[in-house]
Amino acid sequence: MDIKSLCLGALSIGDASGYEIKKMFEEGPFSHFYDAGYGSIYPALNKLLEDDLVTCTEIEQESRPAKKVYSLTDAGLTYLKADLNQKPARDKTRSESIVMMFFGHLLSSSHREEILHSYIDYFRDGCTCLDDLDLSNQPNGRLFVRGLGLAVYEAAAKYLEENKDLLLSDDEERDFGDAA
Amino acid sequence: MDIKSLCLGALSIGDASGYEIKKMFEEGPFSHFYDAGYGSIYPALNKLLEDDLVTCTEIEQESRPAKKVYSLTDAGLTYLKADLNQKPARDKTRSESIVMMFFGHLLSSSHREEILHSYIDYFRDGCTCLDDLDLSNQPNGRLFVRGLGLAVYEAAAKYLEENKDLLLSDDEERDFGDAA
DNA sequence: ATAACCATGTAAATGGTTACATGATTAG
DNA sequence: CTAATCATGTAACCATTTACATGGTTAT
Repeated sequence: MDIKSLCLGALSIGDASGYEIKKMFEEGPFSHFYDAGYGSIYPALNKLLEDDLVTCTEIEQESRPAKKVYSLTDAGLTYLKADLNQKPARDKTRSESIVMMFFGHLLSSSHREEILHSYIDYFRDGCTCLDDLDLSNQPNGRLFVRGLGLAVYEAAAKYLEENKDLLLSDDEERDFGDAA
Repeated sequence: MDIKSLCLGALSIGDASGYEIKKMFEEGPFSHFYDAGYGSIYPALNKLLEDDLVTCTEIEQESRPAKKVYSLTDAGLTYLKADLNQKPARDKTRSESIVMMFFGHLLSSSHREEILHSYIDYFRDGCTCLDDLDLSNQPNGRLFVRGLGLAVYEAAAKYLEENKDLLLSDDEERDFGDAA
């Protein structure tokens, strides 16, 4: 599964432009489990167009640049379903914030504090984003997944708040006898 | 921050071979926030060696293949600290399981159930892994990060268990008027 | 016997990020 | 007047994954 499939998925919700799809990853319903930038979305849409998995209509707008709105074709939906029914790969996570907290004793205390607070904000903002989604009259999967995101973000924010002293109390240059 | 830095971090805990570093990502203390395979670890170690950020000693073993044990140099530790004191990039997550649950109404109900249960197992196993880590007499950052991982995994497993009916009740071919 | 574990590595391919390129409109 | 939003795209670069290559030992 790659960004092409995620674009097909996005279009299964409704017709959209590349710009609009990007927002689904940034602050929309995909924000907590996948991400993609323009540099991968636009090429993906062009490949999908070549393969007739989507169609494209250029729409002129008043006082806005024209936009290209993409729609899923029958072949596109078939392809998407087939991909969705495969065995999922393991989750891939990569958190530099956590790496830094893990090696907190190698950080300046100001940096350590900065990391921690930004990370709390990150989870709080994520919760707001998910709360603001309008999922009325949508399939249960979407509600379920939003709920999972909220549960995880809330648990993370709560843990960080409640245990922050543990991290901040690490002495900067204490020797733990590692690498001995 | 890339795998080179994570290898330096791993070696700041203690001398290790590429094989042993891999285990730190797989089932060790890094498992819930970063991952790497042999194909990235071995080349990373060789680059670090070229740059004198690590040294290498080949150790013969009885009835085991010889292993190359790497150690952090002073330059390596300096490099690691500098990297750790940068501004962290945003978290990157990529979960195919969640994608599939999000589009649950496009899945066969057996696949939907399979995804859900495997995902619960994944979090349970993750908890076991983190519980089994021996972090006695280690810097607080490592305890703190393990605790965060546990909090998040437990919250995820709990949510999935308690709300599974919401996901499983999605009708396979119901029409939600999307893409209209 | 068979699978899992120990142990290292490379080459090719994939896939994604970053920087670049452009430009009008609107809100503060 | 400045920043943000709307809107699309490419090219070069980078990092990582996958498949390949090898082979002995230990536990079931």
